[in-house]
Order: sequence, then C-alpha cells, then structure tokens
Amino acid sequence: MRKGEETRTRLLDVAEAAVLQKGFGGTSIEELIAETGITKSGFFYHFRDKNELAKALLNRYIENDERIYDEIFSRARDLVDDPLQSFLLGLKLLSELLSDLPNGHPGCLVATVCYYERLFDREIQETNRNAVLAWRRRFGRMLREIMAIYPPREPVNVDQLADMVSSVLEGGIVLSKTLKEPNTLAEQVLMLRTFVKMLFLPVVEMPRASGDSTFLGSAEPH
Amino acid sequence: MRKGEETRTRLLDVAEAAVLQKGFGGTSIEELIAETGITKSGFFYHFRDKNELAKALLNRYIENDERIYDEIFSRARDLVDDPLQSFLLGLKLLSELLSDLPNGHPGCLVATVCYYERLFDREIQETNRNAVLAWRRRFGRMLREIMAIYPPREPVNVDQLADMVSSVLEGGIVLSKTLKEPNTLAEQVLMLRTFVKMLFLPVVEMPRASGDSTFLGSAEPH
DNA sequence: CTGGCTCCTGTACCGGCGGTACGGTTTTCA
DNA sequence: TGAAAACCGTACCGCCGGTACAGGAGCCAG
Repeated sequence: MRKGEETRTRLLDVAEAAVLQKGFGGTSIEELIAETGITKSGFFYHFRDKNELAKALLNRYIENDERIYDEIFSRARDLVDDPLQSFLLGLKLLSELLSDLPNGHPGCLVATVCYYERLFDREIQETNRNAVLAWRRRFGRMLREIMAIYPPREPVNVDQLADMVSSVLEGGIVLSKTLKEPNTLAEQVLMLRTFVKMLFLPVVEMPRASGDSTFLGSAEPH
Repeated sequence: MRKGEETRTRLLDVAEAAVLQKGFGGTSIEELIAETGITKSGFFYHFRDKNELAKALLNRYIENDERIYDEIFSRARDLVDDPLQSFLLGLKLLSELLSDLPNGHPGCLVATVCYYERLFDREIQETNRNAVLAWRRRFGRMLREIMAIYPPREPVNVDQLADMVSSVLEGGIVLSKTLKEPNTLAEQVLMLRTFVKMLFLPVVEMPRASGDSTFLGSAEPH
C-alpha cells in the first residue's frame, strides 16, 4: 500500500511534467516508465490505460489547484476583514506566488484537456467542466460579498466577472509560456487586480502631487 | 498548380479542425488523408513530415487571425474617429463576431502549439512567439493613441494592458470550450471592454435615473 | 511458518501510425 | 505535345499503445 502509492505518485509527477510540455498525445507511456524506472507491466498495474492516467492526473491537478486557492484567499481573509480589500490582497498574493515560480508556470492541465476533448471520454470532459464551474463559484462567492457592500461603477454580471479571473489566469499562462516571459502571468493578474479595484473602489479625488506616476503613459517605444 | 493548391488547402482545413479538437499528437496522418480523400503518398508530396504540416497550419492560422483583426479594427476606425471610442467599438464588433460563430470558437492554434512546445522545432516556437508579440504591438499601438488623449485613471503599463486583450481572448476560448458555453468568450471580450472603458473614460456624475448600459459612453474627452 | 495480498518484472505478441523509398500514372498548363 | 506538377500503389521499418499471462519479491495476519 505505502510503496504502491509512492510509485504511483512518482509516475504522476513525471507524467504531469511531460503532458504539460508535449500534450497527452505527444507523451508516450514508454518514456514515462523509462524516467520513473519501472516496466510497462508496472505502469499497467497502476493504470488500466492512458485514459485512466489522464483521469488521475487531472483530478490530482484540480485538487491541488483548489487547495492553493483555498490557502491564498483564506489567508487574505485572515489578514483583512473587508471583502474587497481581502480579494485584492488575495490577487496580490497570487501574483507573488506566480512570479516566484522559478521557470514560470508549467501550464494548466485543464487547458490541456480542453484542447484534447475528442481524445477522452465524457467523464474527463465533465470533470474539466466542473473544475471551471468551481472556479466560477469560488470567485463569484467572493465577488458577491464585495457587491453587497460596494456598488460596481459599471453594471457587470457576477458570473462573467468571476470567469474573468479564470480567463486572465488561463490566458496569462498561454502568453507566459509562448513568450517565454515567466513574469507576464503575474503581471496579468495584477492587471486584473487593477480592474477589480477600479470597478468597486469609490473614486477619490487625489491631489495631483506626488510622483507615483511611474508607468503612466510612458512605455518603451517600438 | 491550381489543383495542388486546392488539395493542399483542403488538407489544411481538415487538419486544422482535427488538431483543434485532438491536438497534434492526437491527430493521425492516416485520418487526415482518409477525410481529404488522398493517399499517404499524396500527403507526403505536400508536406515533408508532420512538423511541416504544423508549420503551414500555424502560419495560415496566424495570417488569417491578423486579417480578421485588421478588418475589424480598421472598420471601427472608419466609423469612429476618436481612438478610444474606435477601440471600444472594435471590441464590440469582435464580441459580436465571436458570438455569431455557430458552434463557438473552434480553438486557437497558438494556444495548441504553446501546450506542445517540446514536440516542435525552434522555428515553430519562434513563429508562435512572434504572433503573440504582434498582438502586443497591435493592441499596444491603439492603446498608445488612446493614452495620448485620455489619461488612465490608474497607472498601467501599455504592453501589459495590450497583453490583457490577448489573455482574455485566449482564456475566454479555453473557458468557452471547456464549459461548452459558446457565448462565454464574447462575454469576456465585453468584460474587457468595460475595463478599458472604465480605465480611460472620465468619471461622469450621472443622475441615477434610467437604464445605464449605453455602449458608447457619451462623455467628451477630458 | 505459511499463505495470501500487494507490487511489481519479463516475455511475447498485435495492430496502428509516422515515416521512407521508389516506381508508375494521370492531370495541367505552357 | 511534352515536361512538370500532382498525385497513386506497394512494400517496408520501427515505435508505441495495449493485451495476455506467468512468475517473483516483500510484507503482514493468523
């Protein structure tokens, strides 16, 4: 029992890294068992076929993902009481966590599965769909709390705004990976944070004084 | 010459649809030639290997993508003179175009390639990277024009804001496909539009009266 | 100490697929 | 009409996913 779990975990670790770099179709079982150090029979002892490997991989990824969000936003909630400030802090913490990843975000399995729909059975697609719906509920819950206090400056649909968080994360990952700019993802999260801040925080007429206008209109040419 | 191009185009059409549904690794050459109605020899007459098919596929996709953006935003530019209003109109037109797709957006090849990096040579990855950089330049150019007139309400980096457009599009596609909700993508684009609007359009103290949702805000710059 | 369970290894085999090689054939256009 | 373009047919290779099945090492309860 103990030994089996350990091997299985190692196998999943190797598979996850490979799949995020080459996709499911591009990842061969033989390559996984070579790197894990087991035989083909060993692999098929743990997983009936590639589809079941994908299932286990996706479930594990989603669970881990949820855990991370739980930690971040509950910590933000502990530090700040106001729901808006707490959410903004959570986004800040998230962006810090993302920019601390040494080689950038490795990629999102949900997106990988999404671009592989026809290869897997309905169960996996349903799992994937539920993961995205869980994100919608999670961020939606927090946004509803905010909206109960802060009237949004523009009329917005809560679910769509919640989806915006997922969109920016998924899109940011694609950009970050494609550009090979690890920081882009974290920057996008901060940009989203600016959006939320602007949407809910009342306008304050700041005295035009201090020089905090770092980025304002000036970016590199070209 | 003429016939060859036609077959090649049909092959690329079939391949693009298949790749967006199953990824490169999940798409077999044999299945492509079966649907196109040619033989294996015919396939390898047009493309030396799968890598070259991917290259042609990606280049064609990017060109078409650029063409669509050109059309939309130049049309918006023709209709409205103000750079901000023109950009907002462009986003509106884009969202309409996206919600008019009968089966939703089929997927973005740039994202597919991004999740397949290790499978292709550097040339393809470079092509993909340049496509994203072209998006950054495109939206950045328009945003700079806007910023020359409208001071942003919050300090933002132009490139990061330009990337936000790409992020929301890429992320919206993932969400739309995963949720099987074709409209989600268009909604996300409109949400981004709200962001841009809020960021640049001056605050107007509206008398709390009628339904609010006018698309083109009616305020004058500055 | 023994039997049974978990966790594998080893070997053999199948069919599909990417890719190569190469000769032949039809179609197209100058 | 003739050469180039655009294929077709066939045969073959090696990798890979998957199946089948036999067996073995280690551990733990009775």
